[in-house]
Amino acid sequence: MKLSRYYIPTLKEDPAEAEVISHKLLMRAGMIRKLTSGIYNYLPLGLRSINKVANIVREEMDNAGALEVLMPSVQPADLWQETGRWDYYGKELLRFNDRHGRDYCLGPTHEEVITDLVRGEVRSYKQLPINLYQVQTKFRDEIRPRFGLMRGREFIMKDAYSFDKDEEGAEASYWNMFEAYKKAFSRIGLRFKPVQADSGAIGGDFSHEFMVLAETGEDTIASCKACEFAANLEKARINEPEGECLCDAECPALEEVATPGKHTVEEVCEFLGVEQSALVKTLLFVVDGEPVAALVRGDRELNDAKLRNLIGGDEIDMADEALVRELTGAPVGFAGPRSLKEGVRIVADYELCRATDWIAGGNKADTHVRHLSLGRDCKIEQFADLRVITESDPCPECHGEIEFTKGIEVGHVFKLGLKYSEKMNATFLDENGKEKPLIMGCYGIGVSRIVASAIEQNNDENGAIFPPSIAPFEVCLISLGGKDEAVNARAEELYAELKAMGVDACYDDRKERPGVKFADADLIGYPMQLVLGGKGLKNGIIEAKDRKTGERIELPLDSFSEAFGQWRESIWQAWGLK
RNA sequence: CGGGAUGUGGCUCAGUUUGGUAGAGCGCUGCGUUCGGGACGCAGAGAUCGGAGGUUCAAAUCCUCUCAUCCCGACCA
Repeated sequence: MKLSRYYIPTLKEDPAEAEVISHKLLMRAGMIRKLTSGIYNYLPLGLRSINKVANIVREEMDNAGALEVLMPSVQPADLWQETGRWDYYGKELLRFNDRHGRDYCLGPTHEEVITDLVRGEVRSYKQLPINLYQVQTKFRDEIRPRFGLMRGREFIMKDAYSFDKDEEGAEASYWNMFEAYKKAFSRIGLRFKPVQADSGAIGGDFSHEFMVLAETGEDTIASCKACEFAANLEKARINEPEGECLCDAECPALEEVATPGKHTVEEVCEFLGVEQSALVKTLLFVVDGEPVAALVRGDRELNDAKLRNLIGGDEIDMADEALVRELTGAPVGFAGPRSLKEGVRIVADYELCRATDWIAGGNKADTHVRHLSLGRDCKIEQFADLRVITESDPCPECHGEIEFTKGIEVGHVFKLGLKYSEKMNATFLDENGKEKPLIMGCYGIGVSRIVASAIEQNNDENGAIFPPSIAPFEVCLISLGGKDEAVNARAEELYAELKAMGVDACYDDRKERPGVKFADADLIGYPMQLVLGGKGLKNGIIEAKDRKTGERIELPLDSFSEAFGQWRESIWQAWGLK
């Protein structure tokens, strides 16, 4: 591609609206432009990168035996009503009506559509397993879109759905996708890590997220320094601590203490002169409409995903002020496990049964209690793993040391089980002629988000640095000829040679000064630059620059193809590719 | 939805406090010089100051309403 005929509107300054580096650089490199909040135009350069990611993903999906389809982005409400998600999905689902007043939505995901498609076609176990995927534009009306392509409302996603006849098959399909994802992300050239994830409201037995490791990631990963364990913070489990239960151990008589106006853990501890770990923190939630009290130690953080899973609910909300008053008889800040309103389920973190003589809220304004014994004074329904893991907790697999890192979620694999097939009556006949629901799995990759995360992971003060596999162009050939037609003519030949070699190259033949071409090439982040100038031509050499290391070497013009081929090979290898 | 901020040429911003002829840099067009790390000179084009209403002799500037965008929080297969 000759850049004199191409469209790359680069910007010298950071756009005011961009906060994170990938957003700034995607804008500045002329790869995207915003249409409206969370919705972007993909310009020629940006689209090339997206397509490269999508094609690698396609190849790995095809290799894994999945079949590409393309489903509509407009979906009828009745399918969503069948699964109950029309009500459950909430405002993130963009809904609208057609001219007849019928309800539709813009697809944020395609479980309903794919299940509907398959139930009409797949009737026999002989047709199973089957895995269908698509690369498509999704729409989720995020409350707060931000960070450019990182969290847009409209975005490009690859989503795959597997259908199996039995558990064994479903599990095989799951791990098949898991392996395909590892291959795809490796080929894309990202530093990533698969981590255990909470399967959330979608249910299912297990789930992994694929995280691109980057400082600016929105997710926190807890991983073990000693073994392979890695999990999303909300999933990372904590084993029941050693030692015996001390709930019924001896404890002085309960007494009330006045704590006027002290409603945070910090205030109460300071006021009473005790450590935060001496307190029981009582948090009130509503899980699927039912009030639940969750207890963790004062210095700990409750993990609401764990609570939701323990209770077995779909939806979990903090109790509002009015409900807190109703359940505790006190304003917010004085809730305690003793003397809560009848019927409130009380669950507690494991840690709390390994000690006694607690301080807790008194369920009375400006009052706490001390010498609280959970066994004697409270009705705890269950002790369980409820708190958020910390870096000082041991690894749940091997007791090794845990460390936190930041990541960007670019892929997610789920075992769905029967959730959709049962509700939508998607069945097949097994070997015995018996009707059974299909066992499903779903597998997503955020294609447009990958382009952003590649930049988050690879950039410097001059711009982006793309892995060669997904760069908009693998190499940029820059002619510094100006009016020197001999240089331009030679550059033209080299460009033809590159094309003949099957190299994905662009040729900067613009009538621009050298500095402009260098700056643009660095900004856009082509992993390789080739620079031909007058002196070089005279000496029979062309300069080759590795964008990642900044290293420049000279390649001989008379054996250019061979020399370039070797250099290119070394660049790909340095990226851990090929 | 709650809190905060911002809307002025294509982009980044000044001007708003104290009402009085709409500015700069970058980008763009033309001519000339220049040409290995975002050149220089000259000449130009381009803005009803987010929108509506109001106050005033006079509004980018003051008032009311509204829309949009961004940040923090809640949300998020």
